[in-house]
Amino acid sequence: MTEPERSGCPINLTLEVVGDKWSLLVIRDMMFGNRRHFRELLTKSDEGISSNILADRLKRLLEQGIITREDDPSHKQKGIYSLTEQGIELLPILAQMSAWGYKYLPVTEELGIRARLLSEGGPKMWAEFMDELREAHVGVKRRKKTGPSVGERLQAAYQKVMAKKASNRI
Amino acid sequence: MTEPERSGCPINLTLEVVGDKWSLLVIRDMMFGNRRHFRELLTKSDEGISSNILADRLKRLLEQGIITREDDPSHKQKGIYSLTEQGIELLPILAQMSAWGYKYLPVTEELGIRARLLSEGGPKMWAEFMDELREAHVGVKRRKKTGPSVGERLQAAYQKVMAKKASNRI
DNA sequence: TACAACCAGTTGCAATTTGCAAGCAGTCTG
DNA sequence: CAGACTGCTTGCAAATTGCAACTGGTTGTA
Repeated sequence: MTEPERSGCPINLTLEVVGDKWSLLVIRDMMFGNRRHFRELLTKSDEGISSNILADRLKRLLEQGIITREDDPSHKQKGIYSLTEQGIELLPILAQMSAWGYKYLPVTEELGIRARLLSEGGPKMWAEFMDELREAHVGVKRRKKTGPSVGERLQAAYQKVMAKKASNRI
Repeated sequence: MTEPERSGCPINLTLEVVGDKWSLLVIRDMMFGNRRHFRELLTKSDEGISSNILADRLKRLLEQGIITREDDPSHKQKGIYSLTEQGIELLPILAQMSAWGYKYLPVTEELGIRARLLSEGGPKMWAEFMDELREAHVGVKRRKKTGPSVGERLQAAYQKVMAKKASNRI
């Protein structure tokens, strides 16, 4: 069950936990896409993860303490997945990956806009977003709430680009 | 040759380039361990990469423009691998992974010390280290050189912990 | 109360990727 | 000229991935 670690290097250990092609995408969707149910993660992902892989990754992330699962009171079969503090703190890794990909890889416009805002916002914006995630996932109330949240701002920017694209296509 | 991308999301694209269990470890060894030759990367890595995997990863990193390869003038068969600017800018991702692993995973003392220093040093220290890497890999001279370099400081801290461990074992 | 749609997964199987060990041709060293 | 060293390559078994179909249950609707 517990496979032996290759080394005690922090980078290696992190890679052993989230160093595959899907785990961080699942976490990304939970963070930026508000996906909390199995079906949402399965069908609303841009990359099209298959159900067995998703089930396996969720199980591993659960075992690692990166997410939790609880029953949805509104539906007996639904489970709600939440990020733990440990999971929320993966955000800086995702933010850095996002910035690097935005700079060097062929990112589409609509998916790049979030990367740009997040990069321009810097660690301060990340911290604010992590506070919002703590509120949504761990139930920790945050203090100051002035203006739209980071999540809302990212979403609004994405919608705006999508709307522009749609109008161009007509 | 060019496999189709799953999506134009920057995080996904980054994961398609370095989102496997070995690529970032190779880059880590080039950055923090001064490994520049095939054999060095093969034998001096804590995790024990096998030669076919290493050859494949180096090839892919070359194709992606993250590293370059040139002949070693001192030995006709030796190649020297260098990080490109694009490769050097992976450092913040490694630094964040290092910090996360240090915080949440069972990191050994001697391998954790670098993580701690790098985390405490923050983005400013990362930028300084990246400048040192630019000098060593891309040949860009850096300006101010006051005191020991970040690379030297990390190495010295590591040696110190190792020395302590050795003396304890006697 | 029947029925379709939806829920979280599981199962079977083929294709790909990984990991180990051995091997290889050329190069340098004593 | 022998032996060690160079950057890889090859063969093969084991593990992982990905697709598609399927399961057993729940929920909303007529």
